[in-house]
Amino acid sequence: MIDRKAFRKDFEGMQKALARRGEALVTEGSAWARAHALDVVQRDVKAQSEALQAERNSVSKLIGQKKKNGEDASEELARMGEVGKQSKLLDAQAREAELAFTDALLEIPNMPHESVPDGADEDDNIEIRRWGEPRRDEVPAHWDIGEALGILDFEAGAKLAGSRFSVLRGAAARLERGLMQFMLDMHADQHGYEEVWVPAIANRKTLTGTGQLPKFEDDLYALEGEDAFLIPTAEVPVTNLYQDEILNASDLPIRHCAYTPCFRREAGSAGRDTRGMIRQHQFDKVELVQLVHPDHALSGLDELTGHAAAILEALELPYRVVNLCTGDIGFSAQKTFDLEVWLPSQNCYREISSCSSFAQFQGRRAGIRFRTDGGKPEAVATLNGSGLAIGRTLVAVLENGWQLDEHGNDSVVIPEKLRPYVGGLEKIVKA
RNA sequence: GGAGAGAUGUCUGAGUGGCUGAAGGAGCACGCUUGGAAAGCGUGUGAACUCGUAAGGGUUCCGAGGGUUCGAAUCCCUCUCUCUCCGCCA
Repeated sequence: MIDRKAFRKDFEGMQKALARRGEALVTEGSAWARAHALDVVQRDVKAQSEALQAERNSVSKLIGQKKKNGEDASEELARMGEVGKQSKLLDAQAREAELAFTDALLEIPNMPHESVPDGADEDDNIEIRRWGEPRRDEVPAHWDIGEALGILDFEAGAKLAGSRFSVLRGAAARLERGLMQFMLDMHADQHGYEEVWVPAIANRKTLTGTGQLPKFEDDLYALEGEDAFLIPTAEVPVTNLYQDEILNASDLPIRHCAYTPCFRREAGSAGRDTRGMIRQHQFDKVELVQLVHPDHALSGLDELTGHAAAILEALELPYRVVNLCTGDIGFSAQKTFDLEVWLPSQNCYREISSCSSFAQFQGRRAGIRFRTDGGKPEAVATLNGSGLAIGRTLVAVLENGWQLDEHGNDSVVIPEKLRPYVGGLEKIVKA
């Protein structure tokens, strides 16, 4: 959520920043414009209501005193009957106004940081650096490799659940599990993240805290008969671990890594990546989450991005880092670096991790605050990033490690550092 | 799923209609004391919104929502969650 005081004080500045995401966000009818109009109304009604309540409170006190002293309070009582009714009415109005105002605020996206490049979509993202030497030879798509080796079964996934689900068999299943352990170990043991294991279901408040709701309900799987949803990312439960808490400044930074399955309806992605494991309704991911002092949001983001990249380097997978442009960063993000891994079959880099700073946007929504000594509580800054998406990592391992042996048989060489996690397996061959 | 008990501030815990934003204790901060620390003593210590340049003021908040009342932490209703017992179950 945007800072409501800043919204008043620096209206022009914020509007300018927001417009960098797209003019439509600040024009008439936008949540921004709505909030602007409602703010004045909201405060006005509140002031009226509070004045009346103040009167009611003081006279009520007087009545109490008079009664105690055995004096006659019938005059006050008569007057207060009316004031009480009035006050109740006004109070309802004030609450409604406040609610409408916060509803509008909740739909306003975060302001992009000035270091976020201008742009309309992913074509305007800016490459920051590359690592590794991409292989340029012909490599079959992972679904062909997987089927040739008998380890990826998309038909079974479709039969069991529908499109965009898959079944892993044998070495692929083992690889999925091994990757998860490998990533968690590295973050927990080398990068200083405390591992947590959290529910894969979250309620409405929790999803509002990180920004998925109220705007993106269609992207979530809702549970019937409950006001709860399957999580689209571990960011949601892990960040909200500290929902409505006031931390000590000395507690920061807080770093957590977590594995969870992730569930996404992919409502707006019809026709994209329909084959293979790139875009699934259910996928596994190891997530990194940090709660930091607002002054350290961007330095923390650099560091966190490095932690995610370290996994790719350990797996010898070529990648690049991309600074997302204003048109491509997510709703809650202040700034985002994507890690894109080389997929030789597609001859391009594909997103495998998205690392974002949210500044205090989520901290304000979720009520995650910290206090320095006796000072006023202040919203924490939050960061998170995939470290990494496991399914996509599996795809990258299959394609980048693919080879044909002298007899023309497919096989996949497992990156050395991963081998201890898959029972010492060095090479996947057809079973 | 059935029966019962409960939900109060950072924690613990009192409070059954006005004097309660909330006793007592712990914790924390500051001061005194000390060579230093501990103990002891003293003082202070919730949040959100809002008015104000500020000093300072107002409103709301005792799980959530509604109701009764001039007035609700306290009475009534609904819901959520926690605990205990029973049932069921990985």
